[in-house]
Amino acid sequence: MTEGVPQGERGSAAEPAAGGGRTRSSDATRAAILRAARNRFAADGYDRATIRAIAADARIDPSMVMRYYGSKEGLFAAAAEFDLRLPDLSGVPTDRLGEALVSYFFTRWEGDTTLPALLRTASTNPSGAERVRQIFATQLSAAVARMVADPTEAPHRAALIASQLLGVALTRYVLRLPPMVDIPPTTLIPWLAPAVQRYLRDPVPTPTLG
Amino acid sequence: MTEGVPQGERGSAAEPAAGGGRTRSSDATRAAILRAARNRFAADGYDRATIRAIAADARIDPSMVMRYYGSKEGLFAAAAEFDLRLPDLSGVPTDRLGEALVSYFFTRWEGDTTLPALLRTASTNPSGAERVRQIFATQLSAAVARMVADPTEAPHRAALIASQLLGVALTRYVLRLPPMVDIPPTTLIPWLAPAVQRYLRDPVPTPTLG
DNA sequence: TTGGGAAGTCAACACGTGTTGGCATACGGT
DNA sequence: ACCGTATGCCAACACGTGTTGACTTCCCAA
Repeated sequence: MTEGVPQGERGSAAEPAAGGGRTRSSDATRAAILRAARNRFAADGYDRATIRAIAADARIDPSMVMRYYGSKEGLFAAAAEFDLRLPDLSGVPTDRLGEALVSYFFTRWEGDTTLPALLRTASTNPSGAERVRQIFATQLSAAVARMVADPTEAPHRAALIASQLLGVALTRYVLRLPPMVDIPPTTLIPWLAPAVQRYLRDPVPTPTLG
Repeated sequence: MTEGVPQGERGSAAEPAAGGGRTRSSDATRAAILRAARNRFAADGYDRATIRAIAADARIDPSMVMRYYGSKEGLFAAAAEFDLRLPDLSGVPTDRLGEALVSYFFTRWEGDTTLPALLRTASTNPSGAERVRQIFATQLSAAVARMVADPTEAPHRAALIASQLLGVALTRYVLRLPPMVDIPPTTLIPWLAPAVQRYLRDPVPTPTLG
């Protein structure tokens, strides 16, 4: 599942020579395919992003995609391989963690199409959804555990944070709701930060009756 | 676009007699198709939901779907035709609007698959996304305008509310993040209500520098 | 100079899709 | 009893998909 390479032992011992001629190096082609795949998956989602289109963007034959990544699923697995790259927020005062998280969210994702790509795919493709759940559990939930008072509550609180932040990603990057698209991050941050801050640090409220 | 019926003038003047035999009434079939379509679109999204599968669910031939709804797009248009059915909240004290909105959200959508259907489709299909934008503008934004102090700010504030509420819909109904799925609405409501309340009624915060 | 292997191309396959038109069947008014 | 018509089914179409295998071209090491 991780190693989907049928042939071509990576790295041919000699220097790649950064081909500018007719045949480029294997790694350059792989990278070109990956870049095209990320863009197409981001723009169209898993089903509508065709291997032919991706190959055309990478100026390569569709069969090369198969040779390098085995299958469309394998290509997606490679394209959606990503880190939230959550920074170390241990130096941030606890009452400003929400703001730090929200403003990091925008610096990380404005201009990067990987998140919408993942969201578009996960909405339709079961293995895409599973991937989101993994990222949530291993990355966000783990990071949140370091910011909350009681680590037991981390998944719970991380889910609430995800609901707000993925909601922003959905409305701003995927659905492109006009108001959400037009508001600049600097305006959005002070709106969103208190919500995230509360999910992070406020005491658990008492459930409503009935 | 709205009237996609090729033939069969709705309503045959006589009573339909609720056919239990071999041929059911036209309206019953239409309804069966629509119900199956909603479920399939909800479960699979626009692309993966095939007309053949929908027809099979409705125990009908695929060609009937075409006759009644013209095309797959037409079928989706009919299936995604929905009201948020936002209630009149004019009797609710202004400091409890957030809670009212959030608890209504759950009573409206728990057990109804139309929202995830729309979200799944809108993530991939441009006309699905357009539909969401319409619903946002004509229904949510309009309702929010009646709840805020300055109606000028309604789209702005409605977008923030949408980001939180659609984020919940996404994580709970579409991605099915385990913690989000497990938490009961009665616990979720007091978590989410303050955020929505703030988006609704709090003064506009000052943007962050830089 | 020559051979091996990697990089890339081409044409085709098997399949599933939306969509279409023709054909059978049962209903309801006369 | 009859016939028009609505209801439904069947077979097929044109097309786009992921995927495969054989073929050509180029580079690099003996």
